[in-house]
Amino acid sequence: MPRKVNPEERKAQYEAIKQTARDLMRDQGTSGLSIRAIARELGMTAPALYYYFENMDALTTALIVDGFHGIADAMAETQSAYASAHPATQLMEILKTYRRWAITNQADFQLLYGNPIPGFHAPREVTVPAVMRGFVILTTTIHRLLETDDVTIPDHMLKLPDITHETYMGVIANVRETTAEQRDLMSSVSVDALTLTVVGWGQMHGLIMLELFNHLQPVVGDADAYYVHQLRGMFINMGVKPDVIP
Amino acid sequence: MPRKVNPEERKAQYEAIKQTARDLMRDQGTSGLSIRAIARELGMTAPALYYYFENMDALTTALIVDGFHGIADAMAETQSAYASAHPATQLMEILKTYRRWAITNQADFQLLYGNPIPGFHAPREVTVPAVMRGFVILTTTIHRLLETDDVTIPDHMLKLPDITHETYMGVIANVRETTAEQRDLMSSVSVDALTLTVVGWGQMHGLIMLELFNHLQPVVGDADAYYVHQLRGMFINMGVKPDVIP
DNA sequence: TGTACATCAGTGAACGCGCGTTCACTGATGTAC
DNA sequence: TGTACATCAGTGAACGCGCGTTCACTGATGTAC
Repeated sequence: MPRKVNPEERKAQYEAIKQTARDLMRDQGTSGLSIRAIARELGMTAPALYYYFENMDALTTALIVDGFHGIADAMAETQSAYASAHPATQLMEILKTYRRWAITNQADFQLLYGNPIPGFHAPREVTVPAVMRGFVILTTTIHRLLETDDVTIPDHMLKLPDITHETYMGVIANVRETTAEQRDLMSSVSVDALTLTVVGWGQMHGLIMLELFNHLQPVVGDADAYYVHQLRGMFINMGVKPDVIP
Repeated sequence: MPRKVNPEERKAQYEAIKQTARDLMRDQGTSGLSIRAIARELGMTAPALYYYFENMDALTTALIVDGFHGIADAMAETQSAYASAHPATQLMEILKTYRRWAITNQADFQLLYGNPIPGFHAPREVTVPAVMRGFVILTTTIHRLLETDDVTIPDHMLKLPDITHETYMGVIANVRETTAEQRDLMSSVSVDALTLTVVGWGQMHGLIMLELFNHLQPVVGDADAYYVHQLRGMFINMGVKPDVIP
């Protein structure tokens, strides 16, 4: 008796809604997102969208999860494209991909990492595994890099006074919410790799946020070149031998 | 014939409006700001605020300018409090003050450096001089530090490939919009000091933004200690002699 | 093979909300004469 | 010293707007018999 519906068309419409939402964010900022605006853009009426998303929050959550997976996909692609390169090269390319994704998908990146939307928190059980995918990619690549003989980490990089252990535990606590696969990967990795991931990610991500909100450009001519320069400087400061730094 | 009005009461009400706006931002986020909400909070009607601010944009601009001056005031205070200390100590304390202001005045900091408000741009002629005040404080302190014999800047910190000159010009272009006093200060300062200001500010500011948007805490136990650790690491990487680093 | 019917995807009207801004107004107050 | 009056600070009603969400509905469509 139940009618068999075409799941492809339904899926296509579902994706079209999200894509229109992304387009709107690009033009109007993340606060320009609204069910009515999306419907208008699609030539539909607003209530129709409720057939695809329970409410506004569900749509936002879907966009956020998509975003985290989008970054992770891009990073994973770069990781395998440079699988046979020196880990230093591989790591640098992955970090360049991270920035490229952020610049290309500015609005999504703002949604993920910009001002929190008041009264809205994406459910952790669905976002954390997505976030951790990118984190795991970085950590395992750094782990590979440390297994070469081309790195001598200076003491001051590792001795995070009073917080080494907490850092580690904090990450582990997050990993516990991720997939078993990710958990395995992370538990086989050294504390040093974990520490460098946090430090490295923090520095580069911070730089990207500045660029995205246009606070870097007035003070730096070419943000592209500046990013690469800072990336290279970070490698040197982390004790990577200069001749393996691309 | 014109009635002489009490300018103090008027000023007090003007400040009360801005303070209520700040309180609202703290509770509701920057997007919770609205003329009607402020008026409600003050027990007035919305149109009354138009006696003090031409419109919403004028109020936002006033809050932004206040914010930049607030940071600069705090930094200047620390600068003079540590005027007789070693420049390395002074610089570190100023950067700690920068972060403390950001944490204490989260909402204001978000307004200054967070997601741009769609359709609103604060007029540059009024914001740039306010921003530059903080920048000048950092640069002159770094200049003092470089005049000691306690710093040997590694080459890779300075050789910003392809962009050294542009960086310098970019900053100068901004300075041109500032006061004559600031311009004098900046022109007497070395390119090295300028470069280290940009690099140092970028690293620390980036870290603060991550903390403010709650992306650092899941991965770092104690954000306070982490900031100081990164600060110290940056000093070492910039070639400051370890024994003058506090 | 024909038909009754459940389901699906979407419409259109309506709800109550908060917003920025305008406008005509009012009562208090200080000043000019 | 008394009074007319300009100004000031603020009120209250109203405007049009876009928003999320609900609800009763409709026409198309595929399936069961």
